[in-house]
Amino acid sequence: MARKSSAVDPLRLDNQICFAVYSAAHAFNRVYKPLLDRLGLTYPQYLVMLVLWERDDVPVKEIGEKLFLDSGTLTPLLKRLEAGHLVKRTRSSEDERQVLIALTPQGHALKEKARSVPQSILAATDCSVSELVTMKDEIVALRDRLNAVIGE
Amino acid sequence: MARKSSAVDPLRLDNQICFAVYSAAHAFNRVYKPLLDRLGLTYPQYLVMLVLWERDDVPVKEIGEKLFLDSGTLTPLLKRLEAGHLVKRTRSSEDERQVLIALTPQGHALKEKARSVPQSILAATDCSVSELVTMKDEIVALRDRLNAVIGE
DNA sequence: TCACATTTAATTGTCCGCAATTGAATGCTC
DNA sequence: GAGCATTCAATTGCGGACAATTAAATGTGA
Repeated sequence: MARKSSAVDPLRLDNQICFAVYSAAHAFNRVYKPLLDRLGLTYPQYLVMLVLWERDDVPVKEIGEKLFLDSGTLTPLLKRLEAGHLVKRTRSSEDERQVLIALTPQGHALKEKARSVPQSILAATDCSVSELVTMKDEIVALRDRLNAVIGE
Repeated sequence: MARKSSAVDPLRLDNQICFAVYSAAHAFNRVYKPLLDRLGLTYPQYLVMLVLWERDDVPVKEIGEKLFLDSGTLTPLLKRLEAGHLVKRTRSSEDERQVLIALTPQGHALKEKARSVPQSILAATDCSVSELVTMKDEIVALRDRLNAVIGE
């Protein structure tokens, strides 16, 4: 009788898509790090800046929804961005519960320095753009199914 | 003249595979959390246990290589597992620089309680096994290319 | 209008993740 | 075998991530 093949053992590390995703996220982080160091940003801070470069003057809540992060993560992160003079935090006058995040001139200007980042990342992946777009779409679909399960 | 299409703007959040991976990793974490709470483990702790269930009595270094984590992460994590009586940490007698991690009987026993986890995760992904295997292999290949760039 | 629920950020505490440093053990070279 | 580099784990410090709680502002219904 053959022992159970390791190729289908569901408890094996190598067989777990979650570990693949988890370790790929860390690998990306390590590739981004030297590029983002030049901008004075961490990766999560870079994500917040991407949101703001698309649309300025947004409440914390909206940033959280786009990045799937809560105020426990965002509040201190935004305070660090404010300390670095990249954003300004002001309470909304219409709804005093909200804090609106706006780019400073330096925050806006940083976008130009960031333009070369995606290109460098693309090179590091050693993939074609179309391959990456396909993978990205699959991963996003998977993520959305997982998030749907959580919400239920 | 049409303005630049957002579908190809490389600084758009939606177009970045890294954000897809990053947010998928968090989504996985949130799905795992209630399952792992029943085992008294966090996700990184669960990964360490997966390594040990495959092979016991391993040096910290080897765990780190398999999980792409360093001692700054593993040392405190392993101390918490030891405090939970799941592993024992002992300095190797052959090479006193190494700390060997061995499962306790409780650590071994926990494997049985963990067997149902991959099944639950599979259900949450709402994917076929073959789809997941394909995606996993693609993501691992991407991760390995990224790690190769870092090492260079 | 007054109680009550809801929304929103902020706070606190715990656990990762990693860079940088330290210190002990080992290996290597002359 | 003495000096020197390397290896390995531990430590420190900083920045996420998130659960749980708090507190203020807003909305709602009797």
